Amino acid sequence: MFVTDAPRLDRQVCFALYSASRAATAVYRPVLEELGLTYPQYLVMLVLWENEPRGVKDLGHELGLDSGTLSPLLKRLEALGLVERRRSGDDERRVAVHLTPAGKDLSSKAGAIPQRLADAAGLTAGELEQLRGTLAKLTAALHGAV
Amino acid sequence: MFVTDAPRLDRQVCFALYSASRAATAVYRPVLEELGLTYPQYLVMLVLWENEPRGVKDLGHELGLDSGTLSPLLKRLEALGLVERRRSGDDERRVAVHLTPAGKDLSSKAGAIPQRLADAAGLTAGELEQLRGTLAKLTAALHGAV
DNA sequence: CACAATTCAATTGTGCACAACTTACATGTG
DNA sequence: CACATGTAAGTTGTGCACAATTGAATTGTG
Repeated sequence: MFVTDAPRLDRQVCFALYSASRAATAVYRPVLEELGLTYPQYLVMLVLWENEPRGVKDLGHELGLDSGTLSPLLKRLEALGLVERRRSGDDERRVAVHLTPAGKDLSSKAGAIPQRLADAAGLTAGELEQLRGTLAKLTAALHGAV
Repeated sequence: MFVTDAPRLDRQVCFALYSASRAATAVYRPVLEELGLTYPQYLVMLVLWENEPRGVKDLGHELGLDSGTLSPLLKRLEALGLVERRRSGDDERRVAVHLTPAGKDLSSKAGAIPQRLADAAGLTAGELEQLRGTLAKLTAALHGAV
């Protein structure tokens, strides 16, 4: 009777996490399409809007992504005319990712996005805040659990 | 001053969700590697262990995935010898996904996995339960928000 | 019955994630 | 200085996600 020892899908926090994450990016998708961005590209732009230029390694540290993901993504952002990659003068290994004027301009159009998502979430501000806290705690614990 | 109107990355629930989801599958990865499965493949197996055979559409409904994702994934599970796909007799459009004996056997090895994840999560059972509930509510709201 | 509309699965194409590897550059040590 | 060690970014290969399209089978309607 192999069925009984199988864990139930609907009992799993990880599946809930996986589903919620995909549902959230699905809500982002049409909104970000107006900006011509994917969700990971939007995250990179968020980091750069806070502070630029940034190295690829630095971006990777903020987002938890490696160069295998970021290199082609940044190449696409560069093709869109939103960023520029320049080899650093004092350390030729480093690539500094700069915002172009168009990249900076996009920031203002992106301002309303989080509110649109919050509206779609169907949770109160308090619930959202608590959720964010729990998720942050969970992520930290999971990273430590390797 | 484009910086001021940019939403802060660390304030975003969606990023917390995205990070937590990736961190969770990262913890699953080495555990599932012992079974030769990826996380989405494991999810498909979970559904089949509950009840089989299932059509591709049916699996997609349980997991929120479409045939574009499932068709190649199922082909890989079939190559691993865990499932078998058979065109249904009474409706030639449908493909019934059956477990092989090896696929059924794998269920017992998978039994201990959720506990190993729970241990890594660093949250109490109560917190996990509440998190799962909030995520389910969030996912449902986001799906309705299209 | 004919045929339009629908349904199921597969395919194609794009863009992540991530492991493993490569290349170029920098730095520390003898 | 020579050379081992380390580091930054890029490349390659695999496997999801997902949009859009295709092809085959079924169902609905006149």
